[in-house]
Amino acid sequence: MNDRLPPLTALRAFDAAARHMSFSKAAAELNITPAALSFQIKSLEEHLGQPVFRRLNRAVELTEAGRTLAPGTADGFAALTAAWRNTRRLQDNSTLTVTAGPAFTAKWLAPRLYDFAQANPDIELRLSASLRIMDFTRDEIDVAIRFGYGPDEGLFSQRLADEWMTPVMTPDLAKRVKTPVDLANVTLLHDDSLHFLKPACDWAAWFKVEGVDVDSSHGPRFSQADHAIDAALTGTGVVLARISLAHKELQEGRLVAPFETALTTKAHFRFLCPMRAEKRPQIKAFLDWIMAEASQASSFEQGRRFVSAAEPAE
Amino acid sequence: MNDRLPPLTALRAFDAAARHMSFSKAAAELNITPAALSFQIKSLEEHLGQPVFRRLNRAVELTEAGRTLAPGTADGFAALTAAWRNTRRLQDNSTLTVTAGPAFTAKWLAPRLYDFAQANPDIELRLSASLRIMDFTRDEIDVAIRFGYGPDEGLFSQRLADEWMTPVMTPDLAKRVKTPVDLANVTLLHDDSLHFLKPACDWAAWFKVEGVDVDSSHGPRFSQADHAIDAALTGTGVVLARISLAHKELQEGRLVAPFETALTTKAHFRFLCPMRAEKRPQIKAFLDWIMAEASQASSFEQGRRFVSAAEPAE
DNA sequence: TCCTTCAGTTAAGTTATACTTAAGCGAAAT
DNA sequence: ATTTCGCTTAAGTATAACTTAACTGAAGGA
Repeated sequence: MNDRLPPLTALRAFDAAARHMSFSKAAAELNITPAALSFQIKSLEEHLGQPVFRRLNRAVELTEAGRTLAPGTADGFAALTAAWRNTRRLQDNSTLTVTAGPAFTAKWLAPRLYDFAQANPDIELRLSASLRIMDFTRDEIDVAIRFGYGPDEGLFSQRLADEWMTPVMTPDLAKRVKTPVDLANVTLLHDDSLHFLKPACDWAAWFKVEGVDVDSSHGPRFSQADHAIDAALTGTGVVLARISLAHKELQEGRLVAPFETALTTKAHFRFLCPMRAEKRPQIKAFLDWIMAEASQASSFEQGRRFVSAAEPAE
Repeated sequence: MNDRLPPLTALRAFDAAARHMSFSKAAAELNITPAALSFQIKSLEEHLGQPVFRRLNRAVELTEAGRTLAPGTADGFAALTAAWRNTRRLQDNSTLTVTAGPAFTAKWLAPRLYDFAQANPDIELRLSASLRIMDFTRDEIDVAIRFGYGPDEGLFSQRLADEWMTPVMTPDLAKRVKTPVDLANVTLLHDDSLHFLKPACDWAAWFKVEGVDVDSSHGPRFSQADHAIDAALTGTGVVLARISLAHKELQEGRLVAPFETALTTKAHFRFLCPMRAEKRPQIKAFLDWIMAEASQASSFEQGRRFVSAAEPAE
């Protein structure tokens, strides 16, 4: 049996027709006339030896053969299109698409974006806030910032910053909170976005390393870290905040971190991009910039007592 | 940016050239002259705006853009080719490719194949013995016989037979084995291929439901069920055999199953094929035949005492 | 009922793509 | 020094892809 592919244009015509379930719409998509498309389908059916569409009065429907073929052509052309777009994007040195988690985007990237735009006026930065793991070969993403453990196989990976956590609140609220025990009398805000960390880095862990016995089970819970910090900004309560996300607010005095004790995490932020892409000019510029910003952000480490959360007893 | 695909023939030429890393070999594969292929690559590079190959003295190597594009085109054309072959195979009513586990192939299918060939002389049956889960959309498989639990989503699934197990041995050996306790004095053959079953259906489970205390830890272990039965056929020892696999040997008297107690399993054999494919003539013929064979195979159920293995204590 | 519209087909003719042949080129192999 | 190898280029050809225009058969509306 001759298993070589039929004319590719015929396959593409079939793919479009199967997606639209309409010859004329498919023809419009491909910028050809319905007549041409009709010929392509006919040619495909001759190569196959049987029809792929059943022609009805005012519509078409797939035959068994068509139903078998359609998912494969859809996959195939999707892969080709994705690869082509990604390759074309290589030479586009004017835009840079970065994906990061929603919290990091809101509390770290967004406040610093103006600086980057000033320093690189020729690069148009696009942010894609999502926790979804991106596939550089399929999605139109140049750079990903991810928080967690790694390793990142097959990717260029650069560690940006370790993360640590400490109680954070408005200066007003801080007047009433001088010792860890005082936290029992204020609202505790819970950031649930780090539940995947081991050991757990939550209020219970912090109180434990402080050696005080405070019930930490009450208070509102936030699935996104930035929302917890936003709540703290209103003076609602105290949040055990990730330093990277609270950094700007601390620097500008809207929040304070009065306690010496900080909980270290084993996770860290990493800069990820496809292998060798780190040399592309706009990616290099972004990496250099973000590394510089990240190293500056260590100013609040002074005077802290860093403790790692205890491993949970088995 | 114009993200529409370049001429597909150019993409295909690139794909072949990237796979072979040679223009002339790629041209040979596509049955065109090297000159034509050279033009296709050139055309692709014009559409892309940059070269995909770096021309060296007597060789070519991929540029960064080429390295980005190549995996995608390989995937894409592989998907198209697989879909096309599978669709072509639909109209081939002369062959039928069946995959089943090695044991079922050897001890169930193979001994019955002659019957099927007699009844369906126009169908050429191909067997592919493998435990790998087959993907009907990628592999050239029409029908799969699988042992386990299901469910089988998105597939046509027909339950063929429940499986049960009982001690099986040569008639000679059976003279020395009259009661379960006698099994302590013969070699126990262990079939490890069912370790995924819950509850476990091994010698320990069988002795437990028999209420006797025999050490079942000794004796040779086999990773494939048919090898354990082959060992029993030589008179080496006694195997706790799956009835479907031992059926032919029991029927023809080469093995006997003297004990009343049989261990039921919750798993069963299923016939699997793509949705709607069960109506294709040769698949229908095979399904009808195998269903008839499977229902005949219940002859050894008479006089058995069926017990399910106890759930393990938590 | 008749006319219109809609979706796809068919025929004839045109354009543009894909391909071949033949000659050329530079570097490596002999 | 000469040949060989792998790719390129130029010129010309075949054919695949496409368009325009006329056609079909059924559904929908007045």
